[in-house]
Amino acid sequence: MRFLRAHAALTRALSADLVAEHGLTINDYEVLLHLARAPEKLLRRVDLSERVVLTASGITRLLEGLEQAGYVERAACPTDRRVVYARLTAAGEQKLRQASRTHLAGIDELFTGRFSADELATLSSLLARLPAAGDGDGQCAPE
Amino acid sequence: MRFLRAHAALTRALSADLVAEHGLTINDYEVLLHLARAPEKLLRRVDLSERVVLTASGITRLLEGLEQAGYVERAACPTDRRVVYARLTAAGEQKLRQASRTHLAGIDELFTGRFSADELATLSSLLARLPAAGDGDGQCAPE
DNA sequence: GTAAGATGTTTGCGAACTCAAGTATATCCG
DNA sequence: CGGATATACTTGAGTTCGCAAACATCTTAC
Repeated sequence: MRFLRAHAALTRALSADLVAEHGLTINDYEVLLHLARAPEKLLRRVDLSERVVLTASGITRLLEGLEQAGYVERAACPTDRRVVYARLTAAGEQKLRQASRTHLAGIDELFTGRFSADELATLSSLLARLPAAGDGDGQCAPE
Repeated sequence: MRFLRAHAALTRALSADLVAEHGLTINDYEVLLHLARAPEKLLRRVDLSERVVLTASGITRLLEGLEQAGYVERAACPTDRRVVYARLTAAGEQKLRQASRTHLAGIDELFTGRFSADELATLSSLLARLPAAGDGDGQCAPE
């Protein structure tokens, strides 16, 4: 119940920081982050949308922005011509590194810093049970 | 970290249920709920905005909708002519009761049902430390 | 009492999303 | 093969919200 409120406030605060200092939404940031972690630094839009909890169309529009900024680029999939990969560019990688400093600091201040290591572990394991995983790898051939 | 995702998914799911069955946003619902709990069933917009974690303008627009639907009505404050109270109507109260069934069921399914009473208590106390309280009472004279 | 500032609310504009519909491919089944 | 269905993505319309600016009203200080 108060859960909703807590999160809404956190998110907004973190996002505001990122926007102010780097011009990135929290969702932009997360997308860059997922791309950076993905093999070959590319992901299908569908997979991206699952991980960031956004609609397909939401991803399209979000990527529009990141593409214009030059942080990601489009790439075709050799085995399925329907898919349009999003690939992290060098510029995007650098941007992510810069932004991560701000973001991690923010997280620490608002979140991590308020709990002990034990509490964090507890919290994390409890939250992990909620319906919001983030699996799938996003290789080209879905088979 | 995964925290963000967890919540985003939860919120959307709960909100979707409410919208589908009662035409209420999760924010609409929360506003009605806070009004129902307030003495005299009325609150200033400012206070409302704090509790729901929305901007003043957000509240104005949200209330527009609830007013048109007849769930809340405007009321003047006798001691400060700047404030415009939002007061829960009988219709609003009834709507809230109906919606709460759906909503509580949803909460239970997605949230409460996944934890034991102990875990819930732990979780709640941890989350309570985050910057998102909800105090203030909202009487007319701020003094 | 009056100018200066604080507070409560609304409004114009724009950003970020969702939903529904449309297009292009893939896949499956007869 | 050929049509039905499913999947990946894009687009148009509409909603919800924040920010900044505009008002109106209180409050404070001189």
